[in-house]
Amino acid sequence: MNNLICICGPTASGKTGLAVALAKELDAEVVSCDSMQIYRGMDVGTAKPDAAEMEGVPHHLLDVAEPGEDFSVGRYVQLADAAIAGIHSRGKIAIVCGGTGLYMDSLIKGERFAAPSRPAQREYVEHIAEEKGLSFLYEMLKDADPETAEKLHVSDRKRIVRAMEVFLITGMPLSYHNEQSKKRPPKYQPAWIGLNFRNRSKLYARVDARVDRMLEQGLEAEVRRLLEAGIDPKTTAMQAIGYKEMAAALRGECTVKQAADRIKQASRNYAKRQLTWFRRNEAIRWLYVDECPDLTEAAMRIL
RNA sequence: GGGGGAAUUCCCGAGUGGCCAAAGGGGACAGACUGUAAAUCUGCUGGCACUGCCUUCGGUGGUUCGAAUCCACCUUCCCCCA
Repeated sequence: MNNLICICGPTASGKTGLAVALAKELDAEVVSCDSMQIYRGMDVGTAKPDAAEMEGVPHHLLDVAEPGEDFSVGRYVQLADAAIAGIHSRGKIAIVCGGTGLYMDSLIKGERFAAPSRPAQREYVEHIAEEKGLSFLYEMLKDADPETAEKLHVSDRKRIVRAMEVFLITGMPLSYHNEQSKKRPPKYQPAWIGLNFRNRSKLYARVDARVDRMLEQGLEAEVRRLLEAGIDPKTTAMQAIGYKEMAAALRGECTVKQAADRIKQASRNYAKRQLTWFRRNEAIRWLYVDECPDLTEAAMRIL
C-alpha cells in the first residue's frame, strides 16, 4: 500500500467526501490542495469542509494564510511537504486532496522553482509592460529567453512578466530552470485517483447546485465581512470565484442574482479547466461519479 | 378592429443587392500552464470527397445575371391607437 494518495478532479465532483471516507477506511489524514481554502475566513465560498464533513479526520493546509497576504505555490509545497512528513512520522497514510493542479503537481514533483518573485524586478518588468506595451516586453523576452518566448503567446501577460522577471533575478532563462527541473525525478510516487463525469452536464448541474447552496449558506455575508475587514478586492484571495463576483454586487455594479449567475458560469468554466489540467496526467486512475454507485468502494479496489 | 416594428447560424446580436457560411460577444468543445493558478492565455464552433461544392438568415412564391438583404402573401412575437 502506497502511503501517499492523491485525489483530484474538478470542483463539486465529491473529492472531499471521498477523501474523508478513504481516510476513515485507511486511518489516514488529509492534506488539502486548494489554493483558496488556505485562506482563513473564506469558508462558504470555497466549500471548505467543516467539522461535520471532516468526521474527525485531521485536515492540513486549511486556514494557513490571511486573505490579505500573498500566498504562492512555493509556500504551499513547503507547508504540504511538512504536513506529509508529519503524517508519515505518525505512521499514517497521507491523502492529498484538491483541485489546484499546479499546487498538486508541484508538490508531487518536488518542484524547486526558479526564484521567488521579487518586488523590485517585478515592478520594473510590470512598468515596462505598462509604459512601452506588452509586445515590447515580449520582444525583450525574445532576446533574453527565446525558448520561453517561443512557447508563450504574445498576449499571455502573466507568463511573459514572470519569465522576464526570472531572467532579471537569476540571470538565467526560465527555460533553463525548467529543463533542469524536468531532469529531477519526482519526490513522491502517489496513487492517483481522479474524479470525473461521463456526462459533463451532470457535473455542471452539481456545480450550479453547489453555488445555490453557497448563497443559502451566506456567501454574500461572508464577502461583506471580508470587505469590511479591509481586505483589498484586488488581492489574490479576492480573485476567487464567488468572491470577486459578489464583491461587484456589493459595490452595486450588478444584482446579487446576476452575480450568482456569473459565479455559476465561472465555476463551470473552472471545472472544465481543471479537467484539462488533470487529464494529461497519465498516472491518474479515473472514477466516473455518475456511473459509480459507491466511490469509496471503487477507490479502495484501485488502491 | 386600425397603425407601426421585429423574425439571422446553440444564445445575444451586426449585416440592408454581389467582397456573406454571414462582424462582434456569450456559451459549448479542445488545449496551454514550472512562486498571483478559483489566476492567466490560446484554438475552434453549418456539412462535405474542404484552394471547391452543398445547405443555412421565420414560411411560400416572386423580381434580379445574383437576395439574409428588394416585392407579395402567410405565420409568430412586440409596441401604439381602439
